[in-house]
Amino acid sequence: MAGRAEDRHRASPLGPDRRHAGRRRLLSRIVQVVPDLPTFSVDDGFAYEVPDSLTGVDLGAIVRVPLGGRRVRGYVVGTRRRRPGRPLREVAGLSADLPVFDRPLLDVARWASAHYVTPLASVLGLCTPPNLPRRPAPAGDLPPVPGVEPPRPVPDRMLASAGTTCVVEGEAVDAVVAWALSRTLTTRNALVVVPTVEEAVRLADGLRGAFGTRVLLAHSGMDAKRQTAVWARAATCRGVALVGTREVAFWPGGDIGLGIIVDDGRRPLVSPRMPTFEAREVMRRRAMAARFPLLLLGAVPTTAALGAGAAVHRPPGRIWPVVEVADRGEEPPGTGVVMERTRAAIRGVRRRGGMVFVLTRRRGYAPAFRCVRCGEVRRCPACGAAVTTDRCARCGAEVGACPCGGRRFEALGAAVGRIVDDLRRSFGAEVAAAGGDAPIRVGTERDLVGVGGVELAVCIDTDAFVLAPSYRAGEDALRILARLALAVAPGRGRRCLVQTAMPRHPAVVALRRGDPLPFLHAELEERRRTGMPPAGELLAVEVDGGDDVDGKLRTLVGGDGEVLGPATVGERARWLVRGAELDAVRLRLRAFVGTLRDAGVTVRVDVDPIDG
DNA sequence: AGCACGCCGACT
DNA sequence: GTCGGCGTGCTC
Repeated sequence: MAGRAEDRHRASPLGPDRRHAGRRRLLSRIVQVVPDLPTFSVDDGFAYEVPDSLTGVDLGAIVRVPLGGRRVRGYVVGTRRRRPGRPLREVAGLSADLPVFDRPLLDVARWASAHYVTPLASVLGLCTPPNLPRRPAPAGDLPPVPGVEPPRPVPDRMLASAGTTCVVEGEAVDAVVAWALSRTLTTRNALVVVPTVEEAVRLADGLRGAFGTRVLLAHSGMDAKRQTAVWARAATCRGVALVGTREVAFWPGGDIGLGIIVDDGRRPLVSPRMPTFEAREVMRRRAMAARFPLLLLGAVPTTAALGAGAAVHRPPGRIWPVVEVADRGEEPPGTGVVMERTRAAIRGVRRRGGMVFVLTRRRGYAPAFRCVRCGEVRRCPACGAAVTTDRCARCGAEVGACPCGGRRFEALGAAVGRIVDDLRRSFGAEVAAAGGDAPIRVGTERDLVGVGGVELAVCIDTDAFVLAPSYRAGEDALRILARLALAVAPGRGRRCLVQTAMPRHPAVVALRRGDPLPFLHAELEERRRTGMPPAGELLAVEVDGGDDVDGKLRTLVGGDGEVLGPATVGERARWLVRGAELDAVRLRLRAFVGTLRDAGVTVRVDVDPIDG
């Protein structure tokens, strides 16, 4: 970043006021403003003069400025003084009482803007609450900060200096958070990012027992007014912890002395729509820029964090309870999706009146069907998509008999519906899809949040997770299955059982051992060999039109990476770009994406896509 | 994003 | 000969 005038002021021992006291009248105050428009072309911002009557127009302020014959909202990204010269237009007004970012957060926003190929204004919008922030009424007295012991010995150095630590922790996540807050809130604030609303609410409620009104909760389910009030409280109070879902990763949050991400690696920590960002990466940059320690909690750390050089704290012993591996090879082929051994386990638990959760990868009935006569997967005759009913889910076409004439189809793989049907044959009305209140519930990863304290947890098709079409399938599978194991209440007779045809697969071996680290290190080695993240970088570009995008994209990437595609995803074309380091590609992509959007094309750039 | 300025078709 | 269509391009 270029040395700006205001930085030199700050460095001056006299300070800006003394330094300019004598020529104040001669110098006008100028601010650089980025209009709140979602386009790359205003990223550098425009200079405006601040009228003497306006106060509070400082870094991070939201202002109204004249632009191209109208007034727009904008963000102050720099301030300076200058001699009168070419007349500038004036800032029309101050829109908010509070600044929405400071210098370190602006630096992180600039990084995110480049990294996620997103206009700067869109990123600055993420620092801003849904409504314009007003200075809150003075807070009442905060309760004293209690001393909280860690669940087991934890090295103090994790909180002593700026830096990222992966805390490999299964069941005592909340206790680690409470301990870290007790060390921080006496002087500074903490920002705690949690995957889902439900977990944020649960964690905040638990922490309030010890920290009372020092715990602030914000999530996307709250109305705009309350989110804004919490945003303002966190920005202005000292000694508070802000617990929230991924969007709080960009909130200023006051004087932050600690960052925490709960269950790093879970999908909801990456925003699905533009601007896409990863809560962990944003928090890592913030921790470096503002020099605070960052803890990444979870039973299975991410290769992304390990590859970025995060420290690791691993308590002794197993990270999750014992997992039984049911080898499909033990039972004759032709056994249904639910093995006899699994059925027996469910029967045993039900005899004692226990609760069972059955995990599978997909909703619906089955991922695909196959013609009983010829063995071919059933496809839509119009668009070629695999179909699971008589109407194509992608294009709506009627799907009749198999091209070979066959009219009977069998399910391939197992989604929720098929497993419910299958288990009902043995257990009748005791079985339901997750959400129902039956004692045997069948659900997906999404339903795992609500599962806790079951007597038996089952994974029907471990291989579907392990072999998912993503370079991260192994670590993601281990993360999900460790969560499944942690959903089992501790105690005799409680168990987690996973069905697999690959009992020797490294992810399954790690699952059985209760230790993710050897697996993750082998995984990192493999990524180095294949050039996949975190050893290399991956970008997806998705487009719904445009002229010779393929050729232009290949020219643009040049020797900096390899272009795969295009694949057709619905109405869109999608490319993958892979390279050791894609910053230069991102920069060129910015201009290209801008041109395409100006031409009315919808463009999505997905950094480190999940299906890569 | 909007609001200009632009260069082509139907009206007073 | 002017009013207005909305296709590119710029906005301190």
